[in-house]
Amino acid sequence: MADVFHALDDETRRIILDELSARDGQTLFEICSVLAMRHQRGLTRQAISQHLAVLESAHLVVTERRGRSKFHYFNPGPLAEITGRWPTEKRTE
Amino acid sequence: MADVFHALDDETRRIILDELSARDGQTLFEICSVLAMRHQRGLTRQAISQHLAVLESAHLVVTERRGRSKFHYFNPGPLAEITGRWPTEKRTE
DNA sequence: TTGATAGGCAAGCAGCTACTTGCCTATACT
DNA sequence: AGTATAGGCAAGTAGCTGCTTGCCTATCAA
Repeated sequence: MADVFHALDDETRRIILDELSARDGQTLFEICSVLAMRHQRGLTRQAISQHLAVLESAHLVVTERRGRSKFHYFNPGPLAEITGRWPTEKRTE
Repeated sequence: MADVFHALDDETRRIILDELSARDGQTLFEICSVLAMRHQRGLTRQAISQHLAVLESAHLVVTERRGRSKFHYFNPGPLAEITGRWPTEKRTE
């Protein structure tokens, strides 16, 4: 649960989730180019790989390996845990 | 928006939100004792004050000053922004 | 088999963060 | 006035984080 909050505390990782939820199954190099082209985030491939590892260990991203490629999928499951922790409406006292 | 995610990326701050959402209007010293007694978190008053400042700048906590006391209230508003950013259900492709 | 492509591992570094310690201000009580 | 209470400000420190650089492995195509 702490992993989920930590994974979300980074704008690059949030953008990655945006892009994956818009188009699932992207590969590392695709994500690199999308971040560079569409979001002016010229990061190293390793940097983005580490971000993906953080997202994956938080189970916000699930991967599937085929050949030499690794496809990344957005997994909204863990988001449910964090949205249910606090009331979203003002409590009636 | 980034402030909200950052504020939530700390277990002590999450516990403070838990306690405020359970009982609104607590003062700094009350929060200190609750954290120490109920959560075995023996932090300094200043440490907790800094946590409250982070929560307040993220607008997750709203304060009201009366005399020499400062009362803290849980404000669920910003949580709505973050829950709406990504789909909570698996996309139908 | 050779070379190009997709990705992984690990060390190093700068900047940030949580926490502490020490001192200061303001309100309330006697 | 004097004292206790509730809180604020600021500097210092240890540990973590994001990013880079350099090198290595595995798959595919010629």
